[in-house]
Amino acid sequence: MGRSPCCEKVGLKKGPWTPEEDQKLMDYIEKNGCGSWRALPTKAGLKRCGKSCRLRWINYLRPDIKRGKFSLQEEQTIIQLHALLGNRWSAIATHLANRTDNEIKNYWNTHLKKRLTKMGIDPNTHKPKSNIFGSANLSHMAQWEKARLEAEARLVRESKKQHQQIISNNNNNINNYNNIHFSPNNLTTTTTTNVLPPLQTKLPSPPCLDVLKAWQGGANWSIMPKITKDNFFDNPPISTSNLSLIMVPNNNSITGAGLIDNSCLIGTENFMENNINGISYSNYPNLNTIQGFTHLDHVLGSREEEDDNDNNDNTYWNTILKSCTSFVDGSSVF
DNA sequence: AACGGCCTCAACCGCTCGGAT
DNA sequence: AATCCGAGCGGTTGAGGCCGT
Repeated sequence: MGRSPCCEKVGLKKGPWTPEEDQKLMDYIEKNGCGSWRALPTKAGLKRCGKSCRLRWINYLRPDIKRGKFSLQEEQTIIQLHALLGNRWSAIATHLANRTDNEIKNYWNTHLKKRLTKMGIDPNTHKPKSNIFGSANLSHMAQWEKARLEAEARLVRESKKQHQQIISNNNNNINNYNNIHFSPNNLTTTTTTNVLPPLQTKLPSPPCLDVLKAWQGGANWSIMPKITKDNFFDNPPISTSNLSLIMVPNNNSITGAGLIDNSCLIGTENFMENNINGISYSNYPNLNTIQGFTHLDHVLGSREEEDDNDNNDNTYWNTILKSCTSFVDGSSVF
């Protein structure tokens, strides 16, 4: 059982890379592309393990890497994202163009962490050391972002499967390509199968579920007054971004929450149940439904237990929405 | 100039995850 | 189901540079 370390072989070099090694690696990737890192060193004539080659390429040699000083905007983005995501450097790096996770991690540890500490802000919690106000704000946003990341990961996996299926079914699917409908206007139509585009055609991108963009772009935060089978999918909330947040009252309390964009719905477990207010999701085969907000479920659950006052429910959610808005307008961190 | 402590960041290590067999 | 393997992630290390004395 277990696996041997990739650098166990005697004779493999470790430590700093020489310019000659860099050139060999770049030449090889330029000709053959990256991938199959384990086999790459032998083919490229390098006495390095594949892992070392991969890191060298990703963190240093890749041509699209942005190097040099971090801008103020980048610093602010890192701090805000760290407040949301914690030490998830790769997730943070996806929001900073051409910066590597390693670079961001190093910059956080050597600069930003210290700066926040000097400012009297706990770099782990992002709260002022003597003031806990605002913790709910970040906590809730972190839940949304966590759900988004979980959902995106699922969508990427689905997308990969789709691509593989596309390749294998390419010839059979050409005639069906135009039957794909991802528009919310088509949510009520029925399509018999998941129809896939031909290989030569531009593939559909996974739906964008970027909560951060939604906040920064001014998402439409909606509380559905009364959800019925007739009014929900036929009149989905309109948003300036691709994303809308939906709160679902049921029997005088909020029993679910969800995010919806053009083609995808993420919701709490009880939001996703087939029988809320009589909605049957099986009637909407083109809608990707994802259970994402498992953590928010706990929040909703605890609310119902400790408070059965309708007005307080509204106040509670209004507070959350205001917190999100104030975060967009001006972060409490700065 | 020499020394020692501190800082930076490229690179490594250990681990997890997902796909293939 | 068990195992192997490639890839990726986050934490840590240590060589080299910087700076104060």
